[in-house]
Amino acid sequence: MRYRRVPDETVRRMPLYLRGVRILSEKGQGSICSKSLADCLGISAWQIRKDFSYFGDFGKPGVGYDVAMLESRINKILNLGCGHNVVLVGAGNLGSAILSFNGFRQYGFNIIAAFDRDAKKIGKKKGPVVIEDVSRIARMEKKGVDLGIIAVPVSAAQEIADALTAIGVKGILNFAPVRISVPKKVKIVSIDIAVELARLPYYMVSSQSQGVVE
Amino acid sequence: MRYRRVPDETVRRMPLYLRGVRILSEKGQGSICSKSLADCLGISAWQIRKDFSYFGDFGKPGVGYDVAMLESRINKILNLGCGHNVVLVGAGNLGSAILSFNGFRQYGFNIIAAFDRDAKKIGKKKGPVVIEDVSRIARMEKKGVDLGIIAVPVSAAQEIADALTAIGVKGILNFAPVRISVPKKVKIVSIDIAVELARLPYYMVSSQSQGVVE
DNA sequence: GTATGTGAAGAGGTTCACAGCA
DNA sequence: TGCTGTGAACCTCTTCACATAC
Repeated sequence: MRYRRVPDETVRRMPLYLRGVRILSEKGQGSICSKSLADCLGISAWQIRKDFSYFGDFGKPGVGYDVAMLESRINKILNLGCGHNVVLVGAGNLGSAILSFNGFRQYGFNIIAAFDRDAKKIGKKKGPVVIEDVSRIARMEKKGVDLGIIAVPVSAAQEIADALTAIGVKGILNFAPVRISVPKKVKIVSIDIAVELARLPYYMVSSQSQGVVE
Repeated sequence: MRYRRVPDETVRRMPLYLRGVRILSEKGQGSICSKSLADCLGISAWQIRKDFSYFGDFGKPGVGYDVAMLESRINKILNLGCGHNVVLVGAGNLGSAILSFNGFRQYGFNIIAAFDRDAKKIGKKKGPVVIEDVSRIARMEKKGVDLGIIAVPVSAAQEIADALTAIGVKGILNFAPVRISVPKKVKIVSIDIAVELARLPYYMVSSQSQGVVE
């Protein structure tokens, strides 16, 4: 095992492996091989072994991977498991859905506060929290908030990103369809739902998949 | 301009360019250069010109791109603009948010029906449609449905994907955190919100970004 | 025999440098 | 001069083949 930079694509796949390990774990398997994880996720077995190899030895040749060990190892690599406090900004349709979503818990995320600008929403309980006014984001500074989720309209996204950065958030999951600028130390992952949907029709026309022919 | 396969990454970025063109268009610019689009989206100008080059000549050297032409050109490449009928399955928190979301319209998508398994939801109007029982998906067969959105729990996702495939859907946007299998002619784009959030903590620990050192 | 871990080869994508046109 | 379009160089990531360990 030599020094080696971990590809971004590998980091992107690691949480997926965690998902797969848990699916196979629930089926009662104590040990799995790269092939079964590959089948479960639709990723090649080579790819999985290569990805794991960036972080050291995970399995036993001829046997496979111990499920419990694999899960805790990936959790540690991804810096999950210890638990992370998350705040959400924007309690509209999408924000409300996120507050009611319990899929974050299995990765150790706790949404500890939610904010909105709309006075009509302030004070209402949604999911695990009561909606507060956005002006109160600054009060979260000493609460150990690691991550923020932006689910506000485009026009407010940058301002909210600035407010989240100010309270020391290290990562932002952004649903607003706009580029937001933050200091380099803050990592942004953006999900633009409409843009994702918008690339599907391209593949409906087979001739286009080969581009231009002179 | 020679024959050339269009990279998947290019296709992924094309809808983003459309988003950028519209932002700049609203600012009243009739003509834009690759640099201004690059600044707007956080992508390099070279990358943009290269991506466009796969589809032929878009702009005028020394001048830039005509905004209206660029928009209609990208629309045509992506097979958007002509309008696509979409059905949504799963009217829970996320599904409801999607039904209330109007960001799809600017890409020419119309959600023409929504389905759920929960009897309590059937018959209720949400956004532009009335929720129907999932058993009625089959009736959409001759309605010209191009795309489907899956917002159901993991346990139902594959079954719904099969039902959508059966009515002739050509593409699926899947929010269920599970791999689903469909015929090759059906294109799937998956968004796993928890998995996206789960890779953020990795970047909070700077030492990990270099992997293992022997 | 079976499955991992990894150097090397091969694809795929990005960046560069510059030719060509307005 | 300014900006596009593109071959070539460069880099990253994926796939392969096989040595190694159980």
